[in-house]
Amino acid sequence: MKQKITIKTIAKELGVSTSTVSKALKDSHEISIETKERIQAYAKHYNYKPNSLALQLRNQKTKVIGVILPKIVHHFFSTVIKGIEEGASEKGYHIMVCFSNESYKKEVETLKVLSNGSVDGIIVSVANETLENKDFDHFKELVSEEIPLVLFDRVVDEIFCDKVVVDDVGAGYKATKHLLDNGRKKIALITTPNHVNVGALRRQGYEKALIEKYIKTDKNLIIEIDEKKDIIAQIEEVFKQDIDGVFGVNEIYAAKAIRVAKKRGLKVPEDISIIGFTDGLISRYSSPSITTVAQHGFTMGKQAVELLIERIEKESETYSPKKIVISSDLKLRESTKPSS
Amino acid sequence: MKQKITIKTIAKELGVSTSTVSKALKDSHEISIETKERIQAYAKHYNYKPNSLALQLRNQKTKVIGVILPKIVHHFFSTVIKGIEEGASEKGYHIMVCFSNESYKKEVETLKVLSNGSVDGIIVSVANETLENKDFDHFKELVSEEIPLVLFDRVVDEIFCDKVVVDDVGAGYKATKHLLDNGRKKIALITTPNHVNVGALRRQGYEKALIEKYIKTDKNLIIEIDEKKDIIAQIEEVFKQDIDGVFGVNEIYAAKAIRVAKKRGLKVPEDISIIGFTDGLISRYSSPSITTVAQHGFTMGKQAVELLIERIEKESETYSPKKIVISSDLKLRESTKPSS
DNA sequence: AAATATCACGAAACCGTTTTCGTGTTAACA
DNA sequence: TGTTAACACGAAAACGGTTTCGTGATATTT
Repeated sequence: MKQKITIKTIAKELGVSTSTVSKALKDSHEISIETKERIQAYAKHYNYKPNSLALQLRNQKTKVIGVILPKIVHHFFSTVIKGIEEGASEKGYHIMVCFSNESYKKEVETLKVLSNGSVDGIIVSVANETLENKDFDHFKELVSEEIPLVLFDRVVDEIFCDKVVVDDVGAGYKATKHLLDNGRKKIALITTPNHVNVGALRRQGYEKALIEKYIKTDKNLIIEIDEKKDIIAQIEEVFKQDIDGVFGVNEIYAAKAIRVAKKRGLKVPEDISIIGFTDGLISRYSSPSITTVAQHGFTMGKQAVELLIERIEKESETYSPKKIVISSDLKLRESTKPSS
Repeated sequence: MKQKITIKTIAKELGVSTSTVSKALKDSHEISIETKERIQAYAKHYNYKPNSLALQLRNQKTKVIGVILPKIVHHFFSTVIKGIEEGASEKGYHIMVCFSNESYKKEVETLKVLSNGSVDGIIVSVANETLENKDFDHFKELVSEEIPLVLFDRVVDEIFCDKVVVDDVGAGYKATKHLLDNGRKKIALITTPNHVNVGALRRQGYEKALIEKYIKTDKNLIIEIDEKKDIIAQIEEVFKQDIDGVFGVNEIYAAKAIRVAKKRGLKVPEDISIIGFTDGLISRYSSPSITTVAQHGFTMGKQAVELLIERIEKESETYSPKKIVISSDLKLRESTKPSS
């Protein structure tokens, strides 16, 4: 790379000191107008840009926010990123995006790298593997170093930091209640293994809605998908029973359920109502389009980053972590309707 | 933030100089074993991490790559990011992701910020507005500063830098030819306005395939979607003609075309074959699933970052830019089949 | 004429690290 | 005993800025 023009270069060329140059570029009153003009003209002509590393080092802040996501090729997370970026951008921050790929090890490493001074704060959605392990020491260390941290979506209660979550119980409840209100009785739940928090919470909502209607939850109607095996095959299993409603805890499960239903000659939504989670493109473009619980990823991202920046910039007196709960809405589409 | 432990702190506490600490932590032979052990133990105990800003300033390199994308909530671009991140990660780099939101102004600003020393190189996919304006001075300035730059997907020939592109003409050709091979005769093209490079190129491929079969291109079969208006309505227009094939230059257009076809009582793929572009989730999960041209975003991202890092690390002798063309494949699904 | 204020600028410290080049001490050698 | 080598460490410069605190030269006030 061509060597950059620095304040030193300018000082030398113009026969003044670096302090003078620095002040002149900031239009300080300490410097005479003529000198300022000379220096500013020179700087402009050679397209001088202050080296941001030097500034960051001196100011002890980088105006960069680290973000660690479990994955990126995913509608919800990319929406969150957009929210984070927009919120950051508005406050003059930039974001450094990293991925854990759902791996505990990579999460630990990335956290270590980001906590060495290159960012002012960190936003994380915890990797599945970490949630399984229940090993959160890397986060606790971060907290003890007092590096501002915000967890979102996949959060861990025992970590002392700000959090942004969706009301997963409420959302699961809403989804299930919608099916019940449709007059559906035998509602299957296609969910994740229980260690995935959000899956467990949505399931609670499902059960809550059923209990309200005095329906006993039937274990045979609940399947925990093992993503390592064939998903369709697992879904087919539950369809062997005489179900009239399906609640999939993400849009992929819902979309696959529609496939299975069709294959078995069931009409969606006439014979069976199917509802998903995560209002992404799949839900919008599959046919029938899928009624879902919209997760408001954008809002979550934005809230998370605002929380973080507040924490970064408020030379905090005593600080007590906040938890923001984003409520989710039902997005009605074609895959659900009252049973006839 | 709690103030961090630095080499200075250690030096003071242990009554040695900073140079000694630095060397001890690097296990230098210049330092006696006892001293090294004392220092290392202390550092470990207090969880010392070298400040990366200081390192970056000293080494004049950041090991960070800037990435500017037009948008993120988009399967193709998120796939590219994944490729970039993976490639970067393998070589010990991190990525700083920014978005232009298709805006010329934001692209210029972001480029300025990234070129102030905070990244070692930059990867960009040019914003649509910039392509319309045809104003590329900001890139040229970057090139003249000799900051390593790689353009991908939406590239501009006149900028002297490495590039990674898909073979859009070839891809358009393949898609159209597939429809022709299906026995389709009246093939509509749903595309973008011509200033969007990729749209124009795919259209060339479309025309090329037709010409080969001695079919005259019919302007009435080609619609340039104005995204500001109702897309469905525009697509319906072309369906008023008696078409039996549709080539949509992205998966959304293809998915919407399927909707329109169904609404008009056409069966897909029996009555009409529909093919899309960008092999995303929509194509996979819509029903019928959509035959598409797979764009290999992951590969593009990875190639782009590898090119960039090569350029960054090779203290370049004379450098001549490379252009990598990624060929795309057809992904056959349900939305196309030979006409009966 | 002496005291003081203003102006315009420079020296030096600082942010956290690395690295070159001493330098004082001890041990080995002639 | 004097010379040299090895050892263990420190001083200082460098990366590129900002900022505090002088300071010498005028200009103004008493």
